[in-house]
Amino acid sequence: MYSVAEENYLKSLFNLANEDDLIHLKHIGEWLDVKMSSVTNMMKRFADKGLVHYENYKPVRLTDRGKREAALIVRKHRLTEMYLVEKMGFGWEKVHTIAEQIEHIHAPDLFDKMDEILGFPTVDPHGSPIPDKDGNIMEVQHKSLSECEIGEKATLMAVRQSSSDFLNYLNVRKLYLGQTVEVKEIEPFDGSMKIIYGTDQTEILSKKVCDMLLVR
Amino acid sequence: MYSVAEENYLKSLFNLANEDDLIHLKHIGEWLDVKMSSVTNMMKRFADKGLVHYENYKPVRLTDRGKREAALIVRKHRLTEMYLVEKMGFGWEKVHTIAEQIEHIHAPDLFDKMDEILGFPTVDPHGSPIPDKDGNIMEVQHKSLSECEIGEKATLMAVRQSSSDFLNYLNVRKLYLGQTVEVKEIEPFDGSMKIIYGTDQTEILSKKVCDMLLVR
DNA sequence: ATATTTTTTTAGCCTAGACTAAAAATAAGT
DNA sequence: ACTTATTTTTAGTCTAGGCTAAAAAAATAT
Ligand SMILES: [Mn+2]
Ligand SMILES: [Mn+2]
Ligand SMILES: [Mn+2]
Ligand SMILES: [Mn+2]
Repeated sequence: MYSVAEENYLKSLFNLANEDDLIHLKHIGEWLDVKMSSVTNMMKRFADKGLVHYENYKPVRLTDRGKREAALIVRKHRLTEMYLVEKMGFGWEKVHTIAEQIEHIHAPDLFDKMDEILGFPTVDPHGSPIPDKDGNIMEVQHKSLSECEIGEKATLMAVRQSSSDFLNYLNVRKLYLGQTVEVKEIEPFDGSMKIIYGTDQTEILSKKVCDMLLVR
Repeated sequence: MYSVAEENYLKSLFNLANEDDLIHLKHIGEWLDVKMSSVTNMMKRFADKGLVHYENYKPVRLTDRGKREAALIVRKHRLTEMYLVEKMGFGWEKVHTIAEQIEHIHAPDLFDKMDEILGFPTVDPHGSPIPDKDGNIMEVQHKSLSECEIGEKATLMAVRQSSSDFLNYLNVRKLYLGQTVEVKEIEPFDGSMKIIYGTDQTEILSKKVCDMLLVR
């Protein structure tokens, strides 16, 4: 059984791991908004508990066990988000902060019930995959809208950020998951895109926004 | 904002207060399963925060503010129990332990939504009143089944305990809230009662059980 | 009234998990 | 290669909230 602090560290490791699975301690501190010394301290304890591979002055890497434990917390987070949106009527921009808390509830029954009531969903409201009960993740590799070319049609599959600021930005423009958009223009200078979608709706999206939108 | 520990202490004070609102520190320690010295320590901090009236060697008493804060946590607990039973299909014997955790979630939106979805219930699945958003409680004074006399008909309104052991005992005998029972016999020696209810169902209930059943 | 038991407080210690400040190691720039 | 900047570690401190053991007060019994 892990403490809330430990679970949040685990989740940050999960979210920060890159292709080669390495995580720089600096980034953990930024992500969790704690000082580096606190991170070092926790990583040493994680190493003792067999949750990470750790050597002095080296970036850290989750063990298989650490990866599984992290994924199980992410599972609770994402099931909760899905439940809040689908069964309680919350907007997708509201649910992340609530799920940040509920993910720490120790009650397998509760999450099994959510899963069942939802019909065993595979993605959360932001398009991220929900790990299964063993902590395995069905990764789907989406490209971002900014990689699309002029004339290309793309369907929104997921968002890279679930900050309410960003989701509200999308809400205002009716850019929901499942929406298909067509790239009309790409401004070479700043990489911004003009897109058209729905009933003749047109928007100009900054490169930053396009990077955050994952499409198929 | 209170910590989980503080909230659990607040709730224990709420639950332990007797007619004159006084609470002996001994009982807090037993209720929360912590040592007396820890209780003393916390009560001094509560006094500083204006949550209790406290004098050395005297039983403690919640301030108005303390009473309100406690009631608001109880509100979250009981709304959660009701939600789990009514909207997620949990048995009334399962929900207390889950609610013990969810009561500590800081998300007014979540509990407002539960309240709304449930249609603003006034009692929880165990018949206890749900405090309103200002922390006011609609106390209904029930008598216990053991106070009834032979021939009397009484309807189960609430239970004094929500331990799963006790609730399972009631489940086995189909003794649910709303059930009307008739007292057939009272054994003078040990106060046990023979009751009849439903379709000719007969049970003999010990004094202890009868004390825990609140009726109208 | 005195002795005994129970309750409460005090004092001191411990762990988790933060922090700051300084030292050490690594990475980047010239 | 040497200098500078960045990252990481170490050492020491702090608070919350537990604990034990001993002292003191209050309650109960004789
Ligand atoms: Mn999220
Ligand atoms: Mn969290
Ligand atoms: Mn309860
Ligand atoms: Mn609790």
